[in-house]
Amino acid sequence: MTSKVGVGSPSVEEASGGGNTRGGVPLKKGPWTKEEDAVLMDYIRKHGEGNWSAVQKHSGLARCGKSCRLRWANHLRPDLKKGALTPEEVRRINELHAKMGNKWAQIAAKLPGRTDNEIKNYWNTRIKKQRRVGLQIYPPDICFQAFSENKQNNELGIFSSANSHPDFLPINDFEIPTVEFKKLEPSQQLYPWALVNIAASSFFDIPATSLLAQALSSSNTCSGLSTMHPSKRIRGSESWFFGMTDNLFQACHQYQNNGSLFAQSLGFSSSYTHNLTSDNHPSFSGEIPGSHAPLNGNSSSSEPKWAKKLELPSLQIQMANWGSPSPLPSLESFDTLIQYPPNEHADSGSLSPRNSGLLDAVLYESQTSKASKHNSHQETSCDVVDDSCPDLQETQWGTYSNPISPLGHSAASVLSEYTPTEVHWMSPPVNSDGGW
DNA sequence: AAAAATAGCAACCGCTTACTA
DNA sequence: CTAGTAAGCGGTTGCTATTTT
Repeated sequence: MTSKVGVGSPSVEEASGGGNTRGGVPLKKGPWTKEEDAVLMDYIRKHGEGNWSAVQKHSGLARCGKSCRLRWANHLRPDLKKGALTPEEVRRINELHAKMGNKWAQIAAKLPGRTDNEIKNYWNTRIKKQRRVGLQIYPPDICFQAFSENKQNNELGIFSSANSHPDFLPINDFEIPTVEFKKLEPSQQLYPWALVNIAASSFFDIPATSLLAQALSSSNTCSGLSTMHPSKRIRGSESWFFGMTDNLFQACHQYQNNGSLFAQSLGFSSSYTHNLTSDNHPSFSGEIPGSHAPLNGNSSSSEPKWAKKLELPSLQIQMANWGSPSPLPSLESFDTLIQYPPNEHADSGSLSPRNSGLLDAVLYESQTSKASKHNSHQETSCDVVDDSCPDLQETQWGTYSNPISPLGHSAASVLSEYTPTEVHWMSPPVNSDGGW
């Protein structure tokens, strides 16, 4: 960064952009100069950290306390580790992010010498990069580890955001899938979650598989979401989507009592979904997904369960708003959005699992497995997937069909229901046990 | 070589939470 | 209990450097 101005230079006023002042002297904004750094360091050496408003008042800096704190925390602290992140740190970030989501401060606390801002910047940059090339964000081992831990936590009534985090699963540059439900009879209704998955993927560049995983990993997701506390605001253009999904949400209720079959309809194996739906949430009375507040037998069903702050990854927060009422377009409006790709897109030559998410992955797997059954799967293990081995990452898509992978069954199973020109969604299950 | 695109980073903004009077 | 204030946090923006066209 260039040092354009010194402390109290005329440019201070220029940089301030007006507004905030300190005793009539406009507070400076923009890059810090070496002089300012020196003043701040000197002040902190003498008076110690903290009391940032006092720093602003007494240090002579034309900077707000907030800015001083940030500068100190991110650049001047003596214990800061400079330089690029080490592979071990990257691995740790992967792991922690899989577990915590965007809790940058918490992640940074576990990485000595690194700041939340640094990690956040690294992650956002990386996400962007990974998305662009259509790679999964987390290495598969971390995916599965986090997923497994979350599953265990669910069983123990502990919430973890990992399996439902938007970055948890493969990332794709998600083109809006065009699915035309030519043969969708009135009785062959689409499962609302499928619509939600597809829609959300399309509109927010969120991988459908993430939403799918969320729906499936918390088998009572529908109901839980409907009672989510609207403590997090909806910002900007997202709000219309949540409104729109509200109708979907209501429609979802008709299926919420049998997540297992619903999951099967989306291609998850019965054994896996059994674990999710029966083992994890046998009585639908564990807890609201995403909430730290248990909904155990001691709790009254009518009592609000929001004693504790929800700490959800952004997507969960977003989805948590689905329950709030708002005007929205009807379900039918999705028909125009969700159209099956034209034949040229279904062409095996152009299909790649990297390009458009689960459905394409499904098609891709179908076609490749049919076309080249003799080809044995190359499964390469690569503990930390980084940019240096994009081909390996692409190859690893194949590992998602591994039976032990939480998503492994999805592709293969969906295939059996899926043909390139038609979408055959299973009819809504006859609800018998109300266990979802 | 110049222009455009992209990456990386620093800092700001607005919100929430904790604390205090 | 309430209002005001400070601090912390996460998302976003804007700038510079680098790479690509």
